[in-house]
Formats: sequence, C-alpha cells, structure tokens
Amino acid sequence: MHRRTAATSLGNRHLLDFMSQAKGNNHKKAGQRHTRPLDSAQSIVQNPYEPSKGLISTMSSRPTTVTLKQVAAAAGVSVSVASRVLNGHAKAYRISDQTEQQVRGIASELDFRPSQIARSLRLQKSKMIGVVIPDLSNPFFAAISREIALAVEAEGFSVLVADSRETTSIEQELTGELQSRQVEGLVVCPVGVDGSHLLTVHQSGLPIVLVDRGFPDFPMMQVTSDHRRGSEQAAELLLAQGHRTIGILQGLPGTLPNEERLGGLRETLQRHDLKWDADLVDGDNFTEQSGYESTHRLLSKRPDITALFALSTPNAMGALRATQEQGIQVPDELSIVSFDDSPYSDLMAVPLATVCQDVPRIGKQAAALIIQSIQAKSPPKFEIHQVTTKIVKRSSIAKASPR
Amino acid sequence: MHRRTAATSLGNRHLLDFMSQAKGNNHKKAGQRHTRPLDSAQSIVQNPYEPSKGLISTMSSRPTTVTLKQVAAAAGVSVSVASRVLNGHAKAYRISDQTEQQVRGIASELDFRPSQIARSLRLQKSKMIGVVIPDLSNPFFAAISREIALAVEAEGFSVLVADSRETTSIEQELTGELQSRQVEGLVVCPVGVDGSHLLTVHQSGLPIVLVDRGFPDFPMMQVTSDHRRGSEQAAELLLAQGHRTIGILQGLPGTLPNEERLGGLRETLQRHDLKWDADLVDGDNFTEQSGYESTHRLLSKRPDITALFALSTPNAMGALRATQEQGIQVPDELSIVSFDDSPYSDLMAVPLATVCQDVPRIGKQAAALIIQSIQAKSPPKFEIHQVTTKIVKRSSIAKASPR
DNA sequence: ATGAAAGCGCTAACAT
DNA sequence: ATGTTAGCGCTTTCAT
Repeated sequence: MHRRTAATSLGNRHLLDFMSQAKGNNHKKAGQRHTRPLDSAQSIVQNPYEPSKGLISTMSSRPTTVTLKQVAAAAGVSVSVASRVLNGHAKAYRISDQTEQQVRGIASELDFRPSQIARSLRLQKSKMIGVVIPDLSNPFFAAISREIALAVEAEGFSVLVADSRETTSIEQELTGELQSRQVEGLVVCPVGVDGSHLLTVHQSGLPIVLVDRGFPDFPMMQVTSDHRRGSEQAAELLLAQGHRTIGILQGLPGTLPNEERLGGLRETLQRHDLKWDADLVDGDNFTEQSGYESTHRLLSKRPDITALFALSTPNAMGALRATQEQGIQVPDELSIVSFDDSPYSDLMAVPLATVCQDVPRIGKQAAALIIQSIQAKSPPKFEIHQVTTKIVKRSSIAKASPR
Repeated sequence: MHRRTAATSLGNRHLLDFMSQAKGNNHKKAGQRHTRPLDSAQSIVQNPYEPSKGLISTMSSRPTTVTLKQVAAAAGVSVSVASRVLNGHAKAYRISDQTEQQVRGIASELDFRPSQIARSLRLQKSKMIGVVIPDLSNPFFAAISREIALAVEAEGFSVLVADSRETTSIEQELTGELQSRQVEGLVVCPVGVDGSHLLTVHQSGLPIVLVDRGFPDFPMMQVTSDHRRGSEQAAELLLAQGHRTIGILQGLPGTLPNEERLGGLRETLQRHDLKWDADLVDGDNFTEQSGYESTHRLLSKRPDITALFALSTPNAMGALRATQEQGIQVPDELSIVSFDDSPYSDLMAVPLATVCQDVPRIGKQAAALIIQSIQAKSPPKFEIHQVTTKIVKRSSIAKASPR
C-alpha cells in the first residue's frame, strides 16, 4: 500500500521532469560524443545516481517472495483456509465472511502472488504452452506467435517461445527442453526437412500442432495455407495475361510449402496443356539472397521467360533487386508475382502482385487447436487445416511481351 | 530406443511419399473447392486416417512422465544416487563407475527428463526470464525478442513472452503474471506512458531492464537508441540540403523515443538559429494511420513545408501513401527522412533515407544486462545504455525547392 | 559409496 | 467452519 503510493507519485513526477531531465543528460554527454566516430556501433553508459540515496535505499537486493504460509499466519488461519479463500472456494467450504475478508485483506496487503511453480507441481499442470519458431524475427512467424500468445493468454496459459534458427537439431533440443519444462502443449513451425522428433513427441501423448511447414503423412494436427490453391490462383493470373514461360524462384526444396506451391503451379500448367519444364525452377531457400541469385541465373539462361513466380516475399525482393541491376523494366519486360504478403508490398518500387496468406487466421487456428486438444482429454486428432489464400493483383503483372 | 527407431524410419518414408501423398490429398479435395468462393476466409479440414490403426495405436493418450524415482527403482539405486549421477556429481560423491553407467543407461533408455518444475521449486530458481512486448508482430520488437531469446538460451534460460497490446493496464497484469511464474528477470519494452508498476517490480528486487521506451528518471537498467543523436543526424542532413521548414510526423507523445527525437531536432534547429515552430509537429502514434493523417494535415496547413521528418517507419509509409494520393513528387517537391529502418526501405517506390537503429545490438545488450544482473548477486544498477544510430542516405532527400 | 529424509509452496483429501 | 497432513518431483544435508 505504502509502496504503491510512492511508486505512483514518482510516476507522475517523471512526466513533469521529462523534458528537463532529458536535456540535462544530453548536456553531460555532449563532450564525449565528438570523440567517437559517428557510426561506430558503441553505446554510451550513464550512471546518473549514486547507489546510496533516495529511492534505491528502499529496494531489497533479493526478490522478496511472500508465501501462502505467511499470509495464513498473518491472517491467523491455516494454510488450507487461506488457499481455499484465494482460489475462490470460500463459499464451497462455508468459510465465514469475516475470515474471507481477513485473508483477502492480508493477501493484498502483502502483495501475495501464489507461486505458479509450486502450483504447477502440485496440480500437475503448468498452464504453459511451448512455441517453436524457425526465426522469430521473420514477420510471418512473429505474427503467428503473436496470435498464439494472445489467444492462449485468454485461457490462462503463458507461452514459452524458442527460436530454432532454421536448424532441425536445435529444434529437436528445444522441444526436449520445453517438454522438460512440462508445457501442456506444443505449437511448432518445423524447419521442415526432418520431423522424426515431432513424431516422438506426438507419440508421447503431448498435444502438438504443426504450423506452416507440415508433414502430410504425420498423423497429427497441422495448419497451413492452401499453398496449392494459392499457386493455382497465381498461375491462372499469369496465364490469362498470355505468359507461357514462367520462371520459378523456389524456397527450401523438400518442405511442404515449397513442394505444394510447385505442385499447384505444375498442375495448372498441365491443365492448360503446357509442359512442365524443371529447367525453369531455381533457388534453394526462402531468402532474398536465393531469390536474387536464381533471378540472375534464370534470366540469363532463359531469355524466353516473360514472368517470374517467387515462392516467398524475400525471394521476390531479391528478384526486384536483380532486375533493377539488369535494367529490366517490371512489368513491361517482365511480370512478377509473389507468394506471401508484406505490409508494404503496395509501396514498393513496383507494387507487387501477391498470393496473400491469412496469417492471423493461421495463428488463431493453431491456438484454438492446441487449447482444445489440451482441454479435451481425448487422444489427439489427425487433422490438416488448410487456410484459404487470397490473390491481390498489383501492377507488377502485365501482358506477356518478349524481352 | 524402440520408439526412436520407428520414428526415424517414418521420417524417411515421409520424404519418399511426399509428392504422391500431396497429390493424393489434392484430388480428394478437388470437388469441394469449387463450391466455395475463392476469397472466403475458410479453411478445409481433412481427417485422413481412422483413429484405430497404424501409428496411432502406439500413442498414449496422456503425456507419460518418467520420474527420477522410477529411474532409481529401475536402476536399483536410491533417488539420491540417481540424482547425483544425472547432475554430473558422480565423482564428487565417489559413486562407483558401474553404478553410474547403470543409472545413465536406464535414464536414457527410459528417455528420462527431469521435471524443471520440481527442480525450480527445490532450487528456488526457475531459469526463466520474462519478456513483455507491446506488439510482437512489429518487426522491431520481434527482432529484439529474438536476440533476447537466443542470448539467454545460451545461458540455459527459457523465455516467457507476453504481448501487452500497447496497453499499460495489460502490461501491468502481464508483469504480475510473470512474477508469479517466478521468472528470474524481466525485460520489458514499456508502452511508455505510465511505468509505476515497473518501479514496484524493481523495488521488489527482481532484476529488470527496460528497452526502447524508457523512463529516464527511473533508477533501473535501460537500453534504447540514442534517439537524440539520431535526430540530429537527420536534421543536419535536411539542413545541408537547404530545408528550413520541416514538418514532423510524430509518434506517441510523452514516450521517451518521441520526446528525445523531437528534442534532438529542436536543438539542432536552434543551433542553426532557426526558430522552433510547434505548429509543424503533428501525429499521435507510431502507426501508418497517424503518419498518413498528419501528412495530409501538415501539407494543406503549411504550403511552405519542403521536407518531412517521420519519427517511425510506419509514419513514413503513411506519408508516402498520402503524397502519392496528392500527386506530390518525392523528393523533387518534398523530401522525406524516416527514423527506424525496415528491411526493404531501399526497394520502396522512393527509397527512404533513414536513421537506422541497431536493433540486434539493442537486443543483445538487453540480454547481456539481464543475465549479468541475475548472476551477480549485487543490487541492480542504474544504467542507461544508448545505442548509436546510423544515418543512411537514400533518394527520398533532395535539395529544397518550393512546392 | 550409498541411503533416508527434510522441505521448496501449494492443493485436496481427510479429519474434526 | 477450520485445521492437519500427504505428496507433487526434485536436491541436499546428514547419517551410515
């Protein structure tokens, strides 16, 4: 109570002092600055206060943990009563109103927070779910993590995130780590080439859902875009504009999204009685670098190419950069379509036509599945959820014309 | 052992079957597809296997947790011996080589994973750190989270992430939640307007570091860019091109990054004997919407503006959109500089000059501080780390000329 | 060289 | 209406 008040008033003071404080700091630093080169990656450290005065003195050096036992003692009741009250079982146990108030009062006065660790151990449920992502800084995966975090928080779960750095062996370690932390469920965006460890997890009975890069023959829950249909949409668009020779900038071969996108394209071409030419496929990753290199290779190898289909946004960005270098006009000399949207695709040098994935929906779906699977005590289902994509036409596509 | 083998061989089979499987799936779905409108946000659910056969039968319906006790029993030793062996204290306790091998063997055979929950309770340390972020889908914050995750994982910590949705009250709840989960440290990117709860956390003795939006008068560890210096760089650039009337698209007023960026600009102008005109500042958030609206307002209100300084990338994107609508040529009629980089800034309709923040460094620094603070038993330091920015000139800036 | 037992903080029978 | 106690899985004294 007392502490709370102090904190608040300081919070206010902060706003009042904001500008002047900041200016003060700046003056002190002014001298130093000019001694460093402008773009050196250094950071300035300030230690404005001596350790011995003001606020700091009220601070304990170790986190102070108030236990239920202490609350009970302070309230003059047994731990069981305290526990029951604080878990809302007061009336179920006919605890007197007076006792209840007493306990509640003391608890909030002491700022009691039940140890979730102890709780987890006792209840045999951690209320945590694990999320394993190949690259948290990739906006696609970040958005998915976010949806999952928001959705499961609403159900009282916390999320442990782990970044596998696009590496299967790390993914394997991390899932193990999360299991030993007793997560109640696992959402993983697999790196996508070998998933045997995921199968092991699944067989152990831990609820698991795979997102984006899945394994169609693994009998577990999976959610991805309908890559195949998305590719179809892109292909139809290109074909309608008269394109017959389409270069493909692929991502990581062997992964489900890559193969499905390729498959959708191939089928569509065949349906239009065009032969499938493996020579037109190039690339080895979902990265900008890969897109850049394959564009250069494809364009020099095959001058008859009139359009490029990039299997990811970074692949498309690489293509943009490569065409810029070669002085090729998009879309006049070459059309480009991309899979995957980025927020500013429409503000690019040439606004990029794109097969958009419904990222929020993918995330929400994954969250819903894992929660449901945790709460239902039934054995995990095998369900593959394919989320519909949407094609957005932008000016990077035009009628086919020879380069 | 047995299970492991089965899993691996299945993983291989998957690769072989990949294409045909996928094609099979597709055929089955073909009929359904055409009954749905193309862009409906629906997802297709498949349940390819009946629950009663093949792999599924080997799967237990509840997660099967092997305990230390079971390992000990199977190995014919006491739990203490088992514990000591598995924690690498074998020789320290002169445990016989034979016993050690015995225990190790059984443990790996049973795929034993020590319960971190129990361990945490006993050791009074969770080996978890909490990360609170205003918006996990924002690439800036996502990148910071990633750096933190990678760095702390290396030290054996796991990270609990929480998304505060740019809302102080949620941030407050989440920090409480994380505290009760016994995290050993907290990294928070505060929403930035009221931080009293963070002060309370700090006073409780839990290590905490603030990132990006800090509070200069809170005596705790903080790391942000050197916003002030960054702004200075941008301003100097604009001034050198002859700009004298600069419109400012600001972010969330009252937050440290916003005020510092504003401050740096103001100082630079004053140093060049230009008066500070508050009328030239517009905007209420770090969003594209805010940037878009303030651009429209500023340009119609002040025809003498020759350059725009956007205090965030989204603000700048809003400006780009607004100028496109008004048919204003950038940079010929109007120059734009932005704070904050985005990966594809150079591929935008007009490549955007930018004050780049060293995001990875910010993240690494935060991680290093929290780890160090957890490991050192000394009371938390008050240190503000300012990470140097770098200005990147691109073609969105040109000599000043009247519109 | 190994074991027994206490106890981390909590919940839920099982007493009164 | 409230208290006592066992035990979740683990580590670590303290015995032997």
